[in-house]
Amino acid sequence: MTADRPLRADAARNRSALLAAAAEEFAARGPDASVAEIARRAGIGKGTVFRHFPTKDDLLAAVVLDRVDGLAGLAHELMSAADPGAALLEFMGSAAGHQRQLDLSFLREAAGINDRLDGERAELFAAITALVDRAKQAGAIRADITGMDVILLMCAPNHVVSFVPGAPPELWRRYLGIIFDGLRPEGAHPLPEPVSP
Amino acid sequence: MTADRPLRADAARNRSALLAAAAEEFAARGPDASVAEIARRAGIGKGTVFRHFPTKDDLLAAVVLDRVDGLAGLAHELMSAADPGAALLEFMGSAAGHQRQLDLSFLREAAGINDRLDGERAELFAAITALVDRAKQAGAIRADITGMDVILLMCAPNHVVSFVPGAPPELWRRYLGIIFDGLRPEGAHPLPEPVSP
DNA sequence: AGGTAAACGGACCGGGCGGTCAACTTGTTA
DNA sequence: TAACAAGTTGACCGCCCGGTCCGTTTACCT
Repeated sequence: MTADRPLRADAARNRSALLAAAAEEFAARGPDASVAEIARRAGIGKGTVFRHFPTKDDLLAAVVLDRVDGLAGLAHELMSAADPGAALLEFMGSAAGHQRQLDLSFLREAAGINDRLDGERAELFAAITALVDRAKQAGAIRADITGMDVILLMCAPNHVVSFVPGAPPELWRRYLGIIFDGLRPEGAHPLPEPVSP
Repeated sequence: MTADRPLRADAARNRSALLAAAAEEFAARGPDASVAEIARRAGIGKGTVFRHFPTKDDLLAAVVLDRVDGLAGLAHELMSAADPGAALLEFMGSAAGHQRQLDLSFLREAAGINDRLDGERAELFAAITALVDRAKQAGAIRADITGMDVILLMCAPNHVVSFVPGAPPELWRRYLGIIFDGLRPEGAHPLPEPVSP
């Protein structure tokens, strides 16, 4: 559709600086980070931000899209790992830890904003479900866990750690360890009724 | 210090309506809920809100304080329960579930705003730690779990469920079940290095 | 009943937000 | 190198927020 002739050199430079600044700022302040502050951090004018992305939501969607793509790629790679349980744990660790950038709330905030993002997100969810099914078949996690369970739980460590102000940067690993132990079949207790859709 | 003669009847009525409305609105929209909307829900003018609480933060602190008091009372009660493990589980369930009102983020937002709240919060934390220690001594949970771990994890179910739009109201129980299984000694794997302070 | 202080409420204020625009600068191309 | 389109920018707009203020209403006391 769009002719999309190449960006001018300075525009391309500004665009990537903008995306980097936005990723940092959104990670630090959440989705409510101000466009003006992002522009300042990127060293460009506020107007330039809106030239590259017509709306703040579009900028957020672009940042989230990067992350979703990365996670989907990792999920596909890990499908051929030797140990399905370890693969799932590594995936959840990457979701939680990678520069502790982006938690599930971003996926919620960005839903419905951008059609392409919605598609990629569905693909990511499918890849996660496949990873979970493989781990279940290998007996690495209990049989009553669904893909949605993992999607919901995978960023909880990150969220939980965000409450302790001077937290060591790897503290999320502790809570991922605890939560993942809860997914294991060894000491599993029956779960109460409702199942996530 | 304050003479504190009794409130006029209408003022007392408005105050309790305000607190109820604020609790609902903060629960629904988070700490960013607008004062105007809270006032509308309570059926009073915006000016009246600021007559009862000089600042929006003070209103938030009052709402959080109610919740903290309730939880601290429950924690003390449960110290004499027969089964220490079940007592801890019940406590975490109450923290997560009780009209799924208030998660840890409120405790963070409200920190440093109100001296009394800070004190009550410290007391709540101490009570939780005692509950955790008793469960540890009974062998109901693994020995490497701290009070802070439970504080951080206890509202994760609530948070996690908030991402699924049409969630059944009791879905949080599922995730509390998973997380609590991760606290149990039965299938525990060693946890990675950093410990929460 | 009537006087009074307490309580009420909504217009109003300053500030910060997302987003727009027109004047200005700059990379590109022939 | 000249000319033009693409890109940049910061002042500006409307909106909503927390918080203030003062004219009005209302519960209480005697």
